[in-house]
Amino acid sequence: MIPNKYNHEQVEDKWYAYWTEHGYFHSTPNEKEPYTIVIPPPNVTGVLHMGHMLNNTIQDVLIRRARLRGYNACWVPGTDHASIATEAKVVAKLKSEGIQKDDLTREEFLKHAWDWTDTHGGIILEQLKKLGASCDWERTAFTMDPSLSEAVNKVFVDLYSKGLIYRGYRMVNWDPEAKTTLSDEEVTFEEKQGNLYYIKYAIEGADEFLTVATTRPETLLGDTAICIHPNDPRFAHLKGKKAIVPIANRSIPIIEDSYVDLEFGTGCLKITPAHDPNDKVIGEKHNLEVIDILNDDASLNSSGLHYEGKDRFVVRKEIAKELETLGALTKTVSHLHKVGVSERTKAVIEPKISVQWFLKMEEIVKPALKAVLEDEDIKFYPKHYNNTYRHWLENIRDWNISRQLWWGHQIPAYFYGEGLEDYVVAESKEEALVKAKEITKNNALGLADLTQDPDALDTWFSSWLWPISLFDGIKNPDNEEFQYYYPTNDLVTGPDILFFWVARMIFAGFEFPGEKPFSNVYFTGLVRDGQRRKMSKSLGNSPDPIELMQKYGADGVRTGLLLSAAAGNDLLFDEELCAQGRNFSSKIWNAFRLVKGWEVSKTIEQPKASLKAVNWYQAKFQKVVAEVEQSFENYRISEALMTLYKLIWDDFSSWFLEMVKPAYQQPIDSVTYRAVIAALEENLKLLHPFMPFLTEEIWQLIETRTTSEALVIAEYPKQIPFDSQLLKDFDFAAEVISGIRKARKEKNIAFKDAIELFVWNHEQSATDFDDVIQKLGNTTSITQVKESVEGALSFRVKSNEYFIPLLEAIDVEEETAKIQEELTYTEGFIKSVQKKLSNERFVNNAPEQVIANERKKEADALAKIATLKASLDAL
RNA sequence: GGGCAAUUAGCUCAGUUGGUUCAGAGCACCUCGUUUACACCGAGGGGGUCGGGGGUUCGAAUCCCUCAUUGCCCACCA
Repeated sequence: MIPNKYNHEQVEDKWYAYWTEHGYFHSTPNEKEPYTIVIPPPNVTGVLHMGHMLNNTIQDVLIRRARLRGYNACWVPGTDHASIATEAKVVAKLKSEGIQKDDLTREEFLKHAWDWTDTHGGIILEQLKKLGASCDWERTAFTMDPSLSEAVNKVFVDLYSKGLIYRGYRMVNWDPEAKTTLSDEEVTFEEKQGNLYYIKYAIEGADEFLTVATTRPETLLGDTAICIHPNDPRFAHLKGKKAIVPIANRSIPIIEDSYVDLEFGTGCLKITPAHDPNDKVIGEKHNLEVIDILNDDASLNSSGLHYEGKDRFVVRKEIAKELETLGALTKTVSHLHKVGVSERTKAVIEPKISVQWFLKMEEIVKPALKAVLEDEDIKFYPKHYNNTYRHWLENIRDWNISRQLWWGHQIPAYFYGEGLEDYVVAESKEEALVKAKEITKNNALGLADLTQDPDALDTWFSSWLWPISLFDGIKNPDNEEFQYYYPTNDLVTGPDILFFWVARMIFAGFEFPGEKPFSNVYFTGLVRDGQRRKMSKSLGNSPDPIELMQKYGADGVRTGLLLSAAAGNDLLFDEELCAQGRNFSSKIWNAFRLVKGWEVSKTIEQPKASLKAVNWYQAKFQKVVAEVEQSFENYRISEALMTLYKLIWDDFSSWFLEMVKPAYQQPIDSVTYRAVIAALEENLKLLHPFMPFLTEEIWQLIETRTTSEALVIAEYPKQIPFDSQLLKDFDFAAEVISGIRKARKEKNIAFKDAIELFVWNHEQSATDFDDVIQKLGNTTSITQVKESVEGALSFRVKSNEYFIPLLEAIDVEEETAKIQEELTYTEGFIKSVQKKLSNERFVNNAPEQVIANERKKEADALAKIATLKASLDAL
């Protein structure tokens, strides 16, 4: 009735449905202590990849363990609207249908976007269910849900009224592909091979030239000065003169600024305030004209003269050619430099001056710095991310929060006039009208006179509120849920969004509720392939998580991922790991089948070996409970799993079950049986957070459970003290058993052939486990002796000697050689110990304990040497 | 250019304040095995001068210096 093979496919779906049906994942505030995790919301239209698998497996392990340990566990799932990424997808989709975004009104476009979201959204959450994620699905949220959107508005208005949000004419990062600005964090730098072009500018009124070096010759059309260093003797005679921009034939001043690096290029610099952040600074300092030569799509505008309408990179080539024709290009040198590109679209970023919304960072950062670095109120795992965090916070610049996108939260600023400053900021248009009337003192003003700022907010301006707004903590901070669940406990995420998200959530936590959003942050590593390459769609090196789970079971994949995933370390994914996870599932399944197959007898007495085995396993189990506890405290999840893997595979299956296993077709006594079942159940509880499906299946098969019972909500094993001497005695016995097995193997003695065993117990070691030795070594007897047994095979554990008499004559030479080898090794060992002990400085300086240990080693070794010598003599 | 991390068995990694069981684990590998849970298995076994060099110490994988390699983060030299 119990199948020979574990069928994960049926089992997993069955139990997931059962769990959700009975509401085991649902949490509401109660008298218990809460344990809360908020999911890092994946992009609403995203699909599950291996990174999500790792990340969510870890979260599920933490939340399931907390649930078992009696906390009110709440894992809130949800998705992020991912402004720029989703808008790009929708734009691309429309384009494929022959529709241009520009041809649509905002409303029309948003309808398409919502359709897209409704069709593709939430797939990823369904996939997470396959993984076993025990989220409270009744709480599923979306960053553009009405309540969360209202929170965004409220926060914007609040920060604006505090003077922390301002609108400014600044140089920002422009993505010409997405046609929006980006924050500094959304720009990544790529090393690219470019050219350094040396261009001659004629000096006005002199038969002379000045040469500048530039990587971007096309920007010369926007040049408004040439800059030299005030102390540069090479150019001293040009001070106050003017230069002529080639092609444009404009006359521009030669200015002096110590910003110029005398060593680099030609030692003088062309200044294009509209297209370079440094140039802008210099331009402002020297009051230079700003000539913007680019359109929003990075083609040249009318200032680009005959290049108007052409793309910047096309113009770069063509202008170089024209300069060459004009004799103005003196040379072109290949030049390796870093180019800023859009994280999303990969388009080369254009520095652009425009009016944008910014959030002041200077003050907001302070409590966040303190909480992590001084108070350790928030802890990072691994800890070294503290450094990265500090560095970023200490050098932070104001956050550009406006995006020229439609998909997202529209900025709650309303214009009532044409002027740059003719606006009010309010949570609704109605409130805006009230404010606008106050300011303008114009009571005739109506809603129709107000125009909302068309820009949307940076995605992260909503997700930074996630742990707060999920519980309605912005609008209604005194509500029961927020008071109960906030601050959350653990955050599990990748280090790639440390700045984007983690740090900003901390800012928001201290700025709004005035309390940290979470206590611990666990940074996972990146999932890479066997060649250390990032897993990516374009490389095609990422396995399909759903297929993997079909093949190895969700439990198998979870185990495989976790076995080699230390916090912060990249994970080199290998399908072999999942196979190992699946093998582990099978192993447990088979152990269960063995136990379940036993016939139980109430009449037979418990064998001594079984009693000993039960006591030993209980002690071993308790030791592991303590170890696992320790591992979790340090967020060493991989280590915790490995500890359990060894407990169940080696200690439980290979040792314990073998010790208590009844003879073929014999029943087992009921006392032992009950102990084995209890041990199995306790094992399942420890393992459940890692392998939820398999453990629930077995737990439910052990006996009929009521519907109010399930392993998912069982009670986790408590830590109780254990007898460590018992564990030591067992280890000794295990060594003896290994010795017997080794001897059997060397002499080709089959296990079914019983042997006799004699022991010369020099160690005075405990004989408690003799029954176990007899059973697992298949010995007819164990007899204590006070001399060597002649003509017997021998082996030693510590200084104890064990003899196995053979029917045939033993090979004296072989035995002698074996013992001689052990003797040589032990003598070498004792030499080093004695050398240490005869060193006066060691004896004088080392702590007593260390010296005592060395003396113990010496004594043990001497005893062993005596034994070995006696054996040699006997031979 | 600055900072951080890593370098230990074929592979992936532990090794917490320098000293017991400090040279470990899992996987892989080798040998044997169709014993009545499991070959997705069992039993047994081999394998590392702890990246190089120097130093501190009675004692260093562990602390210090230095070099090398790799990865990550930050930085507007045209």
